Amino acid sequence: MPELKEVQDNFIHHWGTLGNAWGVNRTMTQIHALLMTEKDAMTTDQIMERLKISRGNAHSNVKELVNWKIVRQVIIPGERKDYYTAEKDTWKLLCTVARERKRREIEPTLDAISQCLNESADLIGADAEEFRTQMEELSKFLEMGENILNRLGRSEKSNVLKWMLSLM
Amino acid sequence: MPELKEVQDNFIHHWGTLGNAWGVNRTMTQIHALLMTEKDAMTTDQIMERLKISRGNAHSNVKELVNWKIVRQVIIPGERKDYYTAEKDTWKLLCTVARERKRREIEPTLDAISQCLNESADLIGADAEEFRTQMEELSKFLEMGENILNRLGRSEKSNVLKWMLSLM
DNA sequence: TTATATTTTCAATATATACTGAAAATAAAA
DNA sequence: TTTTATTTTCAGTATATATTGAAAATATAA
Repeated sequence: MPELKEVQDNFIHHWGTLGNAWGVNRTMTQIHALLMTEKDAMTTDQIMERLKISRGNAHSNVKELVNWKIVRQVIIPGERKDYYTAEKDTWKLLCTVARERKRREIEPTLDAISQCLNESADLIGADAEEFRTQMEELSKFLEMGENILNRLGRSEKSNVLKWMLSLM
Repeated sequence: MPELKEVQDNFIHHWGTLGNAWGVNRTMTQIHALLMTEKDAMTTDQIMERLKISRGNAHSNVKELVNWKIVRQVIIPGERKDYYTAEKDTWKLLCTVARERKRREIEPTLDAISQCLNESADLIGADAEEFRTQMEELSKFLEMGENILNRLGRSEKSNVLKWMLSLM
């Protein structure tokens, strides 16, 4: 029978691969997987030791996770070192990631599309027409996505579950 | 007033950046942006010329887009070269990407989590307990996501729009 | 069949990204 | 204050990923 550590390593590995496929640094996702499945908050040294990574690497990725608001610093009275722990509620994790991605990527893209629409507004010809149609369609679509993410982010988990059930 | 080409270049650039943030090769996303906003299907040579990229690069990324089922080959009678065009319906694009990502990334991750649950089933102690709880929560969550994606992928656009409106 | 057009492959190379480790900065204790 | 612990930075390096371009393979026409 495998030790807990080994099973956890397996999870960390797969979670890292998943994050990687979605454009997230592998180490960052692995630290997240570790903190998410670890009962207690951990120090940078413990993370370094456990994942066999350097201090700089551990440090910058923990900070990035904190930026993304899916890991938070925990103050432990009497301890000098900083401790970190991850959000364990999967629903909150999804909301946070959705909100951050919207802010960082969807909104700038919508701005760009909006600019493309403006700049192509007066161009004539079938090509320009086609281009504008596509921009409009994309714009409507992304705005709807934004809207839904906003609503989801503000909703309670239980309400969303109910709503999902209604869909099925 | 800018030329259509310039506006389109702007869009291609931003779409590339967005794709990059989501773990997709920049060239691949740019070819997609080009084909999506271009009225007619294009040859590899036209894509190379337009995006100033090499034949090998254009070739492999077009093939990858075809693999992802968001670009398709178009046969033009009397023409020897292969022509390619992108799905212009944003809804279908989303469904296709969601389906592919589910198949390629979510399913393997679910398998891994399932394995973690099995392997940790008999481990005792608070740590193991915590770990299992987390695995179960993640598993339930991803399965629900899968379920929703399946339903969305099978639904008609108009139905989904209605359903989204009901949410708002 | 041979000649020509087109696609595909892939070794070499370039580029982007991630990581290390040690030094500098900062914070806390003595 | 000085000493020690801890965090942060970042130049140098390593690694992963993307790209080129030319040669090989394949398909079509003559």
